Order: sequence, then C-alpha cells, then structure tokens
Amino acid sequence: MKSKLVLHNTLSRTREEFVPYDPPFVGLYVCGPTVYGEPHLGHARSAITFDVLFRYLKYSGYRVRYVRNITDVGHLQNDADEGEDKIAVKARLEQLEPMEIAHYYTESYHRAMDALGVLSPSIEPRASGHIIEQIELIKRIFEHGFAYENNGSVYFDVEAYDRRHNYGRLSGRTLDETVAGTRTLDGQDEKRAPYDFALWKKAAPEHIMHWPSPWSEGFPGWHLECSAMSTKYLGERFDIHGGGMDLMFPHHECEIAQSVAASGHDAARYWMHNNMITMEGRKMGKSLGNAISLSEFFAGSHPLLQQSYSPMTIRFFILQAHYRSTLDFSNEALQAAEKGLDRLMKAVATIGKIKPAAASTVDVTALERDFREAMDDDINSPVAMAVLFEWVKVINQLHDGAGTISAADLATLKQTMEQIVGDVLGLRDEGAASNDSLIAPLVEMALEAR
RNA sequence: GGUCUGAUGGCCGAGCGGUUAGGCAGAGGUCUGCAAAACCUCGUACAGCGGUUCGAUUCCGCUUCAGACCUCCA
Repeated sequence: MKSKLVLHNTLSRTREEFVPYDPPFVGLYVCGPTVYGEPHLGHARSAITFDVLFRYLKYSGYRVRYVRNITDVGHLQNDADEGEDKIAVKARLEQLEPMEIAHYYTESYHRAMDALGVLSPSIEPRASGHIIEQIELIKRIFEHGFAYENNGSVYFDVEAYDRRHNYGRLSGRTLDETVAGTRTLDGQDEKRAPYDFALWKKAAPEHIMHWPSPWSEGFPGWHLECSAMSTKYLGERFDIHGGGMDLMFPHHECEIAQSVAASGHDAARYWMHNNMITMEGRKMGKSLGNAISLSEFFAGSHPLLQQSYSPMTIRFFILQAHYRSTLDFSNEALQAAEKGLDRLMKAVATIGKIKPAAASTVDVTALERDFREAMDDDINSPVAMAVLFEWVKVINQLHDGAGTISAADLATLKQTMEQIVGDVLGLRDEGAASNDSLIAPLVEMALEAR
C-alpha cells in the first residue's frame, strides 16, 4: 500500500494525491442505474470504470466499502409538468406494477454486470428502501433553513444556500449563469426560483409510487437518495464519489448542496466522473435513441452491429481508453478489441508452456512496477494495457526461445500476470465454460426482443 | 445564448517541450510440409494560422470544426 495514487478530482479540476480519511479504509460511492430500461454500453462504461478502481484500491491494500445504488423510485422527467415518475409512466403503459418493472430491469442489469466481470459492490441500496432516511434528511435541511414547503411539496432554497455556501462549485457555474441557462419559466410553479429543486413532491392522484411524509403523500426528489444513502452507509464524510459526467449537473451539484445544507460540510472528498461513449461522435443514450443495449451486443442483434461481441470484448474495449475521455463506438474498434483480447489471453496461457532456465534475461519486476505506475496515474488503464502488451511480446519471445527465464522468475511472472489481468482488470478467458451460461439468458432476451 | 471539453497516422486510442505509446488493419521477412500462431522489420500522425523557445504535436493567442452540460440520462 505504498502506492502514491493520483486521481483527477472534478471538484478542484486538478490531479490530487489520494489520501483516505481513515486508511486503510476507503469509502466509495457511485451512482448506479435508474432501472427503467435495458442497460446499455454507457452503463457498462461507468460500472467498469469504477469496478477497476474498486479492484485496484483493494489490490493496493485498501479495504474498500463500495456502495452503488439502484434508483428504483425514478426521477422526475420534467419539473414543469405534473411530476411524472419515469418508472410510473412506463408502468402505466405496460400495465405493470412499478416495482415489477424495477425488479425486471434490476435483474437485467445484474446479469449484464456479471457477464462483464463487474464485481458486486459491497452494498447496493435501493432508493425505495430508504424513504425514511430521505425524509430525515429533508428535515435536517429544513432545520438549517435551506428548504421551504409549498402545497405539500418541499423545495431546496438554492438562493439561501448560495448566500452561505457556493452553489455550482462542482460544475463550475455561478448562480447567475444557472439563471441565464434556465430556459422556460414555468408560470404557476410552486418554486420560488427556477433553479430550486424538489426534495419532496406531493404525488398527483395518478402518480402510482408514493409514500407518507410530514408534508404530503408523495415521493422524494431526484437528488436526495444518493445523499441519504451515502451518508447512511459511508458516513458524513467519505473518500470518493463517482458517476457519469452527465450527472455532474444538476445531480451531483444538488447532492453537494444537500449534504452541506444538512451537515455543514462536504460529504465526498474526491469526485470522479467517467466520460461518455459516443456513436458517430454523439453521446450514446437512451433519450437519444441511439443506445445499444448490452444484451444486443452479446447477441449481435442490433442493426448497427456487424457481429456479436462478447462481454470481455466490451470490457477490453472500454479499458483501452482512459475513463475521462470520450470513447467512440464502431464495429472496427470492437473487432480490434476482440483480437487484442485474444492475443492477451493466449499469452497468459502461454506462460505455463515456457521452460525455465538457469538464469533470466528479463526483469520480471518491471511488469508490476510499470503497471502500478500507470494505474497510479489517475487509473491510466490504456497505458496499463500497453505495459501488458509489452509482456505479451516478451512471453512469446521466451516461448520461442529468444531469451531465458529462471524458475523463480517464471513463477513470479505467472502470478503477477494472472493477478493483474484477472484480479485487477477483471478480464477472464472467454474459453471458460462459465461464460456461456452468463450471457445465454441475455442473448435469448435480446433475440426475443427483435 | 451561457459554461466547458476536444481535434493525434487506415481505424480505436495514450502521451510528452527534444527520445518507440499500445491494440487492430496493411507491407516485407523468419519459422512451418501447407496454413495458423509467434517472432523480426516497416508508417517521417499530431486541424489551420501566428507567437514564446535553441527546439512545440506538447505552452500562449486567434481561426475553423466537433462534442458535452444548462431537462431525465452512465
């Protein structure tokens, strides 16, 4: 654990040395999916990014509690309309219970994550199971004077908050800019200011998901769950908060405001944001209608896909780019990833076929050293992969008889390589029999959906 | 309109003030009975225009283009 991990902190916009509050313990919170639709490539990017961070922190000797939520209450689509809940809308359309939908897509998400080799987090709390905690949080915000009630709904008073603290620190905007960016002023809104956001919404009669509260029968606001659940499981102060860049504003900004309003100080110390996956240069997303679901990738059942792509190919593809860069999807890039992965995994297997010699012509300690150096540099997975490929070449050379390696070094090489590839990067050999059973239900589902 | 980010060889994608990123594709070669695999060799990429500098793809300015956020979104 003597690594000097450096992370890019969105809050400071700089690279900072990672120093946990209470080493060797690390608290990590990442925004999980809203389970109202099929998980797509974008979900994979976020999950894999923080899965590798989780794995690398553990590899570095930290004891990590990783919390990743499931949003099953849904978020408001538009605060200008009646407060439609995404999950409720879909439920009505399909004549299902909201929780049935949430459960279905949660299962789907879990299957996809298993296939992708994404480890289960330490805790995976659901928003619907933490209504009480969210109500308590609202009360605290009320007590500190940063909330107001109107007609059964409770709103966060951004202006009052901004006078004492700085609203917009994370996304780098001022309140004035936020005002300027507000598009339509919804006439008879209950909010005092357009940038105020809901902490509790009174449920309209047609709204299916609702819970009792001191203010009304209703449901919690968009940003509350993460504040409530991170505090509950990681404490008022924890180390890292992650999520997609698209969540930076308003979601994470509001989270910070809620935490500070309730406790007087920041909750998370390091904010990390993974960038988007693009398709022909445009963000891939459900709302844009250009998202390809993970099961479609596994089955090859989307019109834009020339073939099926295995979960490990997807993982390798994502790892080949730095998490803060956009990553452009294409069949060509995926096919390149598929072949690269194959070569890497073959080389790992080749280690076992190398015959040891009396002395080594290679320095096996360089592998781990160089790998760590890359990972310590803001989780630079593409460089880490390049290090791996240097060793792919060395392994093949040794196997071909160009150079020699001692028995001890060979054992070290094997162990290190397997640890890095398998335990830290989470890549497994797809030849393994277990793989088919992991994606079979997903493939079936994707094919049925056609 | 406001805020911000990016533009790297055929594709994907790192990086840095002067030295090979890496993967895939392509060319030549070695090995092999053929093939495959593997290995060796090969590409004078850094949007354009200025500036700073002994030297810039890397720093600064401008231009063009692209994208993200400002509404739910990984």
